[in-house]
Amino acid sequence: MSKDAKHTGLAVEVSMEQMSAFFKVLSDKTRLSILMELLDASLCVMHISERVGMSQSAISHQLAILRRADLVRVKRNGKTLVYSISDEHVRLMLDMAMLHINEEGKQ
Amino acid sequence: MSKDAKHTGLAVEVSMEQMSAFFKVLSDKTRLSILMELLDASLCVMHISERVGMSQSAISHQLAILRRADLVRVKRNGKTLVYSISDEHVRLMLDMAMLHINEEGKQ
DNA sequence: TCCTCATATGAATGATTGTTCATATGAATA
DNA sequence: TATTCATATGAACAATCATTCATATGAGGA
Repeated sequence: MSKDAKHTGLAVEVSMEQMSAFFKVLSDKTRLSILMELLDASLCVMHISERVGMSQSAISHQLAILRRADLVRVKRNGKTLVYSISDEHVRLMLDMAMLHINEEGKQ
Repeated sequence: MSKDAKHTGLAVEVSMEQMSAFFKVLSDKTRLSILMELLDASLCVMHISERVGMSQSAISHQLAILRRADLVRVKRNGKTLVYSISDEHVRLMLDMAMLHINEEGKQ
């Protein structure tokens, strides 16, 4: 079962399954914190771990999920793996969410 | 702990808690199906239930969650309660997600 | 080549959440 | 006002998922 974006005229075919999976990735505080840090700068796992304030293991598990969802990319730099945001949709997505939350309850 | 959208220059202050809660609402297949139906037209609970193919109770539970998140609005019409999308962010959000999913794996 | 250090991964557990079933609520209309 | 019908709600259960702990992996530098 799938639905296209008839409203915007976009010729996009996407399943409900894929969409919920995508939003599920964005629905975790730890993963959001990671993304927020990566919006500012590319970082290695250790640094993300420090900034977000969670264990290396926890961060690594979550980065794997972000990778699978194509929200972050990895690049090796010497001994460390440097993670970065993979595309602009993420940024827009987060801003859109912030806008919505900010307007909740108004009017 | 909160973060503002320094990247877009938006003066929005939102907590990680609020953001994850928002995306969590969008991360369920049933709720997404409901929203998709409501993008086409305002509907009463019974009709949503029929179209989505789930029990009245299940739909009602999910509508309550969508209401609390300010994603849908209710209006009484005689004996029935008519639900509709509450604002344009939802539409944009869904389109953005579809775009991202559609571009996954490319390049 | 061997060791080391950064990162990944597997299993286990506690917490969260969606659905069902049963029932309550309450506005509309007869 | 009494009844009915649409919708909401509570409790219970199964399933999903994030974190921890322990350990594996494997590229880099000596």
